[in-house]
Amino acid sequence: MLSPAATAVAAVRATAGSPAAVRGMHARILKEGLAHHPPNPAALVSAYAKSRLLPDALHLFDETPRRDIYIYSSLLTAVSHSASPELALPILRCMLSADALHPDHFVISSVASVFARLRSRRLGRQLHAHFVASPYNGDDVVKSSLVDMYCKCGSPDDGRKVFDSMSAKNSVVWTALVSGYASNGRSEEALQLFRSMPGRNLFAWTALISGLVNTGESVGAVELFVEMRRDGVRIDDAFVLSIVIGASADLAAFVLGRQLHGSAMRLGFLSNMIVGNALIDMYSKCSDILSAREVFEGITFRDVISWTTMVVGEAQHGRAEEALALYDRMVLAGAKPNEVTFVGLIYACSHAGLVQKGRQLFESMKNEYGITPRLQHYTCYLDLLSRSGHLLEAEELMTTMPYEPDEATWGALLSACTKYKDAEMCIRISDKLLELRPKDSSTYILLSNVYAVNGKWDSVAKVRKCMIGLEIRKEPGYSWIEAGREFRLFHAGEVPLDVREEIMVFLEEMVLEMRKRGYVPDTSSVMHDLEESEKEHHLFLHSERLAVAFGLIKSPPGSVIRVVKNLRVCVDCHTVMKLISEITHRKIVVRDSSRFHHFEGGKCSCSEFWEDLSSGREDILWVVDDRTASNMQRNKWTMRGPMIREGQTTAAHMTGKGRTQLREASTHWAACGGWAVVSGRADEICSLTKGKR
DNA sequence: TTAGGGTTAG
Repeated sequence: MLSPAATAVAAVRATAGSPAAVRGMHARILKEGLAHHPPNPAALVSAYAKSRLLPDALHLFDETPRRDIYIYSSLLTAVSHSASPELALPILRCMLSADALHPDHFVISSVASVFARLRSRRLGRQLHAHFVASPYNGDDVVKSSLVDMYCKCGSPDDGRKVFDSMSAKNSVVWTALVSGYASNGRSEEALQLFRSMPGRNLFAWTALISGLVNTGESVGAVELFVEMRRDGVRIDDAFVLSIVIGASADLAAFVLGRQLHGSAMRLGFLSNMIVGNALIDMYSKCSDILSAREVFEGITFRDVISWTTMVVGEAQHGRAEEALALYDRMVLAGAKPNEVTFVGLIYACSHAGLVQKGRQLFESMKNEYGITPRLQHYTCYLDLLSRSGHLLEAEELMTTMPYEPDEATWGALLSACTKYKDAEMCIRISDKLLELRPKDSSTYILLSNVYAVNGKWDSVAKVRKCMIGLEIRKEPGYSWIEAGREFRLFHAGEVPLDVREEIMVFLEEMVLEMRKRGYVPDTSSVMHDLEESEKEHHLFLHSERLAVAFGLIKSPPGSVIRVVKNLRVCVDCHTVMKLISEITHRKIVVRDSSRFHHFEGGKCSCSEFWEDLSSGREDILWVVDDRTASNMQRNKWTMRGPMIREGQTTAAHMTGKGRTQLREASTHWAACGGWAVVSGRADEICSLTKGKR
């Protein structure tokens, strides 16, 4: 026979997860006079927390006169899972001083998860020291929470030491360490550990795949997912699906994304809200905004992320009216917008020139919703003002806002000065920015571009010199396209040998046809002091053109061409895409580093509200072979232009003799599937290595 | 009577 208190605890436990049931049970226990009778307070705190009623749990804790280790343990666990893990610190202080209780193994493991959430290695180490000196120092559950804590704080090696000290290791601690290596970018070790793990379950697969996606190894993550399916691992929950759908969004892998949509349907997870949200984002990032919308409309329960994902998607696709109409629906539906929603909304206004609406939203975010604007909001708003020609107002906002402007903020203002041909303001801001000696490499690219547009080649040289001195490198431009089951990656200036003939013939035909329609190359985005014909050649081989040409040659007639590019599209490519869509009667969608461009019948969805100098434009990558490199040294050719990531590829155009040979050699070498690295300063070539792509 | 691992938006 159970005691009345134990009966009450069992009843309380049974209510967990249902707010009404917990409250009812609390009332009943109060009536029976058992409210302060241990272990009821601890059980109620747990039940409240499991019903997502942390304030009620905290209130109950405050009301409880005699607090034992159980109620502390329950509350600390609740807080460690909540949105505010930092609340654990005062509770812990109270436990140690006011109630003079010693933390037991339950408390230590909960506190370890709090420090993991807070990413505080310093506090975590203190806790670890305390644990070692405590009577519980052999407890494996505490050890597994310490492994996780070290991994989340960026020290998987420390986690490994604790892991190795364990006598018996269960799947929880294996998973924690696999996840730790993977999410700290140590994929080799993660895989090795995973392969040696006994009894790999869905949790471990999910942890590994998630870690890889979070460190940018989406391709590897997808491969593992395929292996997992082949191994026949049962998918009992939606975690892994939403992660892999997210990976296909990152990769803009449309075919894969659609297959995953099918898998989600077959496995019965289509009604899962998180899977639905991931699908909306995937379709949007794969350039198919209409399918994104279809998934959105089919979702039964929508949270703020569902609404925001859709708003942001519409905004990035240049569909400002749809984004704003969604916002109205969202408010009517009673969903509360957050700071991300407003980023999307102001962005939408900015790219449609809706100054009044944007101003109103910026104010309502602060006044109606009490959201303090972040730098990102100021940048979006400033972008809106400056794009629409309110340059002085934008400059004033920049000086009065409570943040230091970053590269994106300067970029927004400088692009607008360029657009409105306010050279004086442009140079004034640039000179000021150069004086500040920015740390971010992209700021130097921005400055260089601005000076180049204004023909100030001496300042361009000065910026380039700064960059070389600081070993700042520019990211190389590339584009990719999905062709059947494979991806095809194109670098600027490099035409793969197997399709070279077809692509070159196609592009030359296009140029002839475009010229008939009045096309004149706009070389303003080639940021080097080159001859005009040389600049045109740079443009001709920009990576998105190669990718689009490849797509048009290889895809079935009438299908949509979807290309992804890592940098921004340049002015001339933008014009060319419009013309190609008109000439070939095909839809072309280009996702660049900031937004989507839908080209159809000679027009683009962005309505020309897109220009931005900040991300840097594409440059031709010069890759050279051994013979050319020694020629370069012998003839003392000098290199100019931006340099690419250290130790990988040095891109530049050449001056002096032999440019043509160099171009031939580089194209040849690239076509063989290799890459070459030239390392050295701008004025001297030091060494060369080469490798396979 | 209280503890440890994996999801979606900028």
